[in-house]
Amino acid sequence: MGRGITIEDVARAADVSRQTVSRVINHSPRVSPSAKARVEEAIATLGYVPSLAARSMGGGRSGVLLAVFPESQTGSGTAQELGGMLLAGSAACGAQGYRLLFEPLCAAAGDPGAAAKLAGTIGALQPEGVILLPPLDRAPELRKLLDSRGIPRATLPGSEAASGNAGEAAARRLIELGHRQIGYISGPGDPQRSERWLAGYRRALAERDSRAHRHFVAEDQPGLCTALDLVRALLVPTIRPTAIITERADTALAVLHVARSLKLAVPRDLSLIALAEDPELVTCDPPIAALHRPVAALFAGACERLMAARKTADDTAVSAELPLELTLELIERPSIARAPRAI
Amino acid sequence: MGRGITIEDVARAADVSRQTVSRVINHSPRVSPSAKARVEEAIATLGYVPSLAARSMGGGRSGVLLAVFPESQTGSGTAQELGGMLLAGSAACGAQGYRLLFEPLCAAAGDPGAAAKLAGTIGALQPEGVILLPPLDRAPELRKLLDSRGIPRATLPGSEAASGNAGEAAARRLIELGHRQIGYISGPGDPQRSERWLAGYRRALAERDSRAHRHFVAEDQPGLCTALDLVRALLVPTIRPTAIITERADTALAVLHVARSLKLAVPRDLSLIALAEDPELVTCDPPIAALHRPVAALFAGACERLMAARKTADDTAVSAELPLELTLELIERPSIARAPRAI
DNA sequence: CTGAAAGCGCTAACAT
DNA sequence: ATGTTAGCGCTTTCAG
Repeated sequence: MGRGITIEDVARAADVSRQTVSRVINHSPRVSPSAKARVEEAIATLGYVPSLAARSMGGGRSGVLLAVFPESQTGSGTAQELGGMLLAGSAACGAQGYRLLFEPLCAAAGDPGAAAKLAGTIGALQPEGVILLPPLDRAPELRKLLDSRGIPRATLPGSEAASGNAGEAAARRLIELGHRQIGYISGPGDPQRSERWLAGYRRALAERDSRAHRHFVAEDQPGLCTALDLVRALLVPTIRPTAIITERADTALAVLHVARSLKLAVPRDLSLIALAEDPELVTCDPPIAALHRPVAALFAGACERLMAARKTADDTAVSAELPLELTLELIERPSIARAPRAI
Repeated sequence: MGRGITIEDVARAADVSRQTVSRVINHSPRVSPSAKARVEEAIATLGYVPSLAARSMGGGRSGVLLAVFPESQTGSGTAQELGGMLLAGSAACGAQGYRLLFEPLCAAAGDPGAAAKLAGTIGALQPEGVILLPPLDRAPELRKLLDSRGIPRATLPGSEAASGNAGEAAARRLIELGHRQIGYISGPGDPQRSERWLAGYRRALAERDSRAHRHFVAEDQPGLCTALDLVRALLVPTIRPTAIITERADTALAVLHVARSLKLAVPRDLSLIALAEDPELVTCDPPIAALHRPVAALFAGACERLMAARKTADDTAVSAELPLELTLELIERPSIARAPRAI
């Protein structure tokens, strides 16, 4: 295997010209069935794979999607989300013969050289589409740059809108079930997001009951261990919350354990809902409800929209805001129930 | 900005030939200082970035590193590790002007078309180096393929050797501190790795005390909640472990809480060590010791070795097995201490 | 429906 | 130390 096999080899094997081969691999309709069949067989037997470099140089499509993410974000939750997107996105792209490349971009709020760096990257890569991961999707400079270059761009649906406020959604649901004393336990992770969700929770509560439940709220993102102490302190007194919202799945799991050790039955005495989904939430007893933002799936969806955009006309603006249900799903499980009549 | 600016533009602006520009951007020593300066300025003002496609087609280096990972691996821990590697690897590569691309490969033990698919990918991408992520590093076919193509490859140090057995290392350390009753709580995640670590723990114990502590071991990867019930059952009886190893960081955190609620002081009455590192382990009280395999850092290191390999001679075999201390580090923290004299 | 020609941006190999 | 020549593998013209 000297230097990889080229379109020329395939052409020779199928006894056609390079163009015909090119047409076949690009699914052009103007190819005779017989020629097409011969070419496809030659491709299969030779194990031919078109060179991305040559393809993108010839002016054709590069077959590459670019996802840019803020580089500074070293939060522990971030790595997991990134990994999830990588997994889901690669699968989606691979299915259509595309490649997905993740590139960090300086996260600074303003954009000193961020736009310039992006320009360099797209110059070097010629991606067919770019996904701006939050909070990069809020940078107008980057969006403008992409638009001016005619490169389709996408963002995670609902990332800007308040629609993505899990704290608010969870609180609303619990209020709907008659709960008035609702605890909220944040967790270490993205502080900004935590802040937004907490604000959403407060908003939902304020609509029904002006009294802020400040004693039921963990303000400063406690660690798991601290959070548990806090929950214990919350649950022991006679006046205690009838429901608890936790940002992290593991916190919810641990709260369940604490409740059990205090002889509080879930959901009879205490409803529990997590703001992140996790397989473990299903296997515990009782399974815990979760409010899930399926980032990975949304990301894969963004990839698919981008790939589709190329096939259709050159719509450089791919945004398609999805409805709330799709971008934030409430997974009902036995851990939540109507509030008890009296405490 | 019509079609991106090319080497030609730079050459014209600097009043030299394309070749000279090429030499400058490739750090060839045979360029006069004055020409070099002019070219560099032109590059800066024009914002020129060489096209990867053209570069890799011209026969030069593609500036791309490829990391292949098993696609099926949907474990929750995996996404986090992948994300960490992506973060660390991208940073390392970006610093040297390289790009890093992650590609999934069918994970099946044998390799039906895996090798073929890899061949296709390297044909399309012409990567300058490939990193085989476990368990792909064990596939001889893939290694052979890369070697025959003369593409430098790397794997995560210590992934094959027993050196990476965190369970064994933790157990040894605790035994060294005089502990004989040691509990082990596995957690959901990679079942194979869990199995290996558990075996290592048993091995270490067997060397000192033939009695298998089967009652102190969680065999079947319990969820966090189940694990806590188990720990409680473990710690209440008079005959109880004086030390506990947990695979996951959050489990350790929760165990700490359980111990506290049982009035057991850590580390006086119970030593605690986690087999995964996490920022929270530092902030809790007392901080919990951890046995950490710095995958992300190791991955970044692999990237760097690959990039260096190109600069040096064409050593296609980049393996450099690192010493144990580097690939598996014991982070001592107050949660472990000598075993109490008598229970 | 198919083929021939030209060129994408860059780098090796020779020249000079 | 620098310029010139010839492709790399593919796709887009434009002719048959």
